[in-house]
Amino acid sequence: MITAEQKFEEFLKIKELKYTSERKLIVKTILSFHKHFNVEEVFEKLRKQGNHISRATIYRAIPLLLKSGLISEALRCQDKISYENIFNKKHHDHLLCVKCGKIIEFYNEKIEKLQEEVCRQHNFVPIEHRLGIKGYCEDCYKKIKEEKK
Amino acid sequence: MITAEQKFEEFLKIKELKYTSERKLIVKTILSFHKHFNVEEVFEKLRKQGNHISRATIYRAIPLLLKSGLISEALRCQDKISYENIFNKKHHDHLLCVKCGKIIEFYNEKIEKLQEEVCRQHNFVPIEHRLGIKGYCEDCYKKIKEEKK
DNA sequence: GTTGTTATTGAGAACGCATCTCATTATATA
DNA sequence: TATATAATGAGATGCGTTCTCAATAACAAC
Repeated sequence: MITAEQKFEEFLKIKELKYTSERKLIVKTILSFHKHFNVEEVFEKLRKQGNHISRATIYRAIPLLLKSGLISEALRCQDKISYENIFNKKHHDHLLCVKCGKIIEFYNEKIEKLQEEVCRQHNFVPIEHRLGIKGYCEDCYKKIKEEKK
Repeated sequence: MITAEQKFEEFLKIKELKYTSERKLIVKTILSFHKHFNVEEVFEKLRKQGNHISRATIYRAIPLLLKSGLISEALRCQDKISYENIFNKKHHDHLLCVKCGKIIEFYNEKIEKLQEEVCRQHNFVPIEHRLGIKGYCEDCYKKIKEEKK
């Protein structure tokens, strides 16, 4: 079983790029996020661990991590791009609560199949898709109903 | 039959906001776009018509146009937020060709229904959703296959 | 291990989209 | 017509992201 680190190292080797100590730390940190994260959060987490890595270096690592398949762009929350660790994880889509920011992940086989069908109908060859539903989570919807009383 | 202008005027009235000459021009310009547009394009089109309206005014009109249901946020192309005129138009989703940038619109009733079902399962109250599939359109895929030969 | 080539790094400047400030002006209502 | 208040324009500001460039580190060849 190949690890995420190995996958990234392999990717860099093929591209004739270097597996630097900074990149090792960035990968390690990104893997430590179980949910979504953005660049600032990676920067902060590294800093708290005593590893000061420049924001520029993190920003420069992002496209490599995307291309290597370790992470994917998830959602744009408050104008920040948010990513998620997708190594060895099943694809899923998102419900995003516009009030509290909570993200609920879901996977629906039927929706996936129907998307493939739509692509076939348009002779379109899909690479990736993103389905995001914005709305109110259970708790926030209750609160809104209370406020209106 | 209510027009887009009337709908916007009504919306502003309810909110006790003013239907200024600038807002009239902005609505008119936005309706003249048949495809997607961004703030800069609205600004430029107005300028070319001899109407100099401040970018700030256009930016300030956007949330009102969104809330009134005249436009919706579409896709993010090259970091600019892109909008589309949705007045009296049926909701649809997008296939985006990553090579030529072509956008194919589609609507699939079954996918819509399944999304509603997913929301119910999570006690989630949807406001809006966005489904974007990135890939290669028919022409571009043919070109890629040719290049590989 | 040493050397040479080349990618990478850090710090801050620069960039660009979007938002805010504030004095001036326009709108709607009485 | 008067009055209250929202809206406007121009430019400053904010903020996430990218760029610059000199110094450094990684890797391959020897």
